[in-house]
Amino acid sequence: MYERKLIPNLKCGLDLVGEVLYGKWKIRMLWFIHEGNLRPSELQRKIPDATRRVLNVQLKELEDHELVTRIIYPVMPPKVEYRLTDFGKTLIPLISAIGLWGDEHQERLRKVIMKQYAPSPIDPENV
Amino acid sequence: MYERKLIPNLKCGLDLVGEVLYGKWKIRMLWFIHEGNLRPSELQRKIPDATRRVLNVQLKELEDHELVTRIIYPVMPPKVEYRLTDFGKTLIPLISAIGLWGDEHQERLRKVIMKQYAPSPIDPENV
DNA sequence: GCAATAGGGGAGAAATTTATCCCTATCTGA
DNA sequence: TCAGATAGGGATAAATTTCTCCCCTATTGC
Repeated sequence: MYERKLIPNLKCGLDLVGEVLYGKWKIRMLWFIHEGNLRPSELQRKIPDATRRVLNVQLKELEDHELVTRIIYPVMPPKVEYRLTDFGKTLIPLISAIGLWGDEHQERLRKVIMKQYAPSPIDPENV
Repeated sequence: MYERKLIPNLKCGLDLVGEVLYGKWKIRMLWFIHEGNLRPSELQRKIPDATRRVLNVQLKELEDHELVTRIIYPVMPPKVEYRLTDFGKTLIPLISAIGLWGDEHQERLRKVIMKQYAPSPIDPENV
């Protein structure tokens, strides 16, 4: 496993939040778990762009940070569920607000984000 | 400059927000600008852990994403100010809420984050 | 026996992000 | 004249994150 070489600074609230939520899929996983997609395979289906591996890694971190719990059912084939802890649940209103902001400003965001990938006035499919 | 090879997916609000706020110092810079630290040198003093370079790079991205504007005063020595755009200002309540959550749960967050760096029961300063 | 399903993990490569180092320009003050 | 402040950029290295590939467990169905 990768081991960090630089220790993060944790001066203010924003620094702390960054440490636990900075990860490409973490916020989305918390959200999907909140919505009831508890099993790893469900999360994967919800987030097909991420590989199984990263999701596992990030779920492990969320667990270490006490935002979710991992429940293992001793059955075969294996069944596992991730659930938000009470602590994790306190994040939901924030995530919800962030998502709403993104939805509200969807068009504008899409426009400014796509600017940087712009240089394709001609659709390659049509060439 | 680095050019991305993979195009991001922008399916939902959270994806979009991620694209514009994902960057180690972006949220903090928006916050400090909001607090009135408008000049690059002020921001640097506020965020001494980041190098001048990254701050410049990330400010440029915030500008491209229309969250801040760059105002250049044609004086010497140079003077530049970054200000939140109206669009950028709509993020402030969210950032504020995130920061507050972090502050409220400070102790717990610090504890769970430090677990991973734990193996130093002895303070190196005292050896 | 073999494939599929369900959940994981390690090694190493690739992508991405940050950090380091060095350079430009002008003005002020010692 | 030289140091320092102010703002910024390019090249390259290092750190970090994510992806790819391959492997393991055990059961059910064919």
